[in-house]
Amino acid sequence: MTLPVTHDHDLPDEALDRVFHALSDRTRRALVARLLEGPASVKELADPFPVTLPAIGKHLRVLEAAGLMHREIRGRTHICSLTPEALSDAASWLQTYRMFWEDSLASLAEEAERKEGD
Amino acid sequence: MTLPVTHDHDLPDEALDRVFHALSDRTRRALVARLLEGPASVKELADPFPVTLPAIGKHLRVLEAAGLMHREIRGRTHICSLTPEALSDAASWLQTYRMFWEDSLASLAEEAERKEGD
DNA sequence: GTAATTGTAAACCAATTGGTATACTATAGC
DNA sequence: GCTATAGTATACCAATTGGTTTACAATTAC
Repeated sequence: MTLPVTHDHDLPDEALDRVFHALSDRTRRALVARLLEGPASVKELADPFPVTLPAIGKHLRVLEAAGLMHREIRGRTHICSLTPEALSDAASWLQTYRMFWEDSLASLAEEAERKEGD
Repeated sequence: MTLPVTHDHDLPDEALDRVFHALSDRTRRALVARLLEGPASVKELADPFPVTLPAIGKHLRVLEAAGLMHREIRGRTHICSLTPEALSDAASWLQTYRMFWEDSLASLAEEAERKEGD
């Protein structure tokens, strides 16, 4: 069993910039959340949002440039799908801090429990 | 043992906006990385960067507003420290997608291995 | 007290952002 | 062929961004 679950092609700053920036907009996060349920056309993606189609088109290009999404053009419709690698990169970066915050949160919890015991 | 390792105070969109935006700048990520090694003054934090002190001051305020950092003012120096909760929130959001990308990456790995076997 | 140090505040700048409206291209349906 | 549909391109807008410089406040050192 040598599944490369942690792929550590070291992520250049620019890529990480793009991924975190892409995720910093709630509309784009919602688009990602929608795509998690399966591929969809631009129109389908745009429908639930109170913004125009060109606006969604821009968001999708941002997600695409960040490597979070890709599209397959079939006729006049563009079928959008999630791409796993980029999200994984962001998670990898945050992973670095996991030990720190787990320790910190554990301390906080301990302290809270101690106080509750009073 | 009931350590609340996964604290799921549901993160409002605004908070997540701020966290991801804060992390979307490489200078701010570097500041976070530095703070991981321990608390530091604004001056100490600014020194390695080729930008002015006010610029770093702004970055620190962005990190602070995102809840990633806090400061203790002692005399004329501000001692900055990492705050674990906000980073954890971002990680939680990404965690939602973990199953997706692990499955996807596993498929890719499988396919690669199969091809290598040819 | 005077000077150096630590940091913020304010004003400014060019570039980017998220949005719009309009115009356009290309495919699909009748 | 005509019309509706799916989507992009372009031009524009107000707001935000990351940076600067200059000025200022407050603490520390001598």
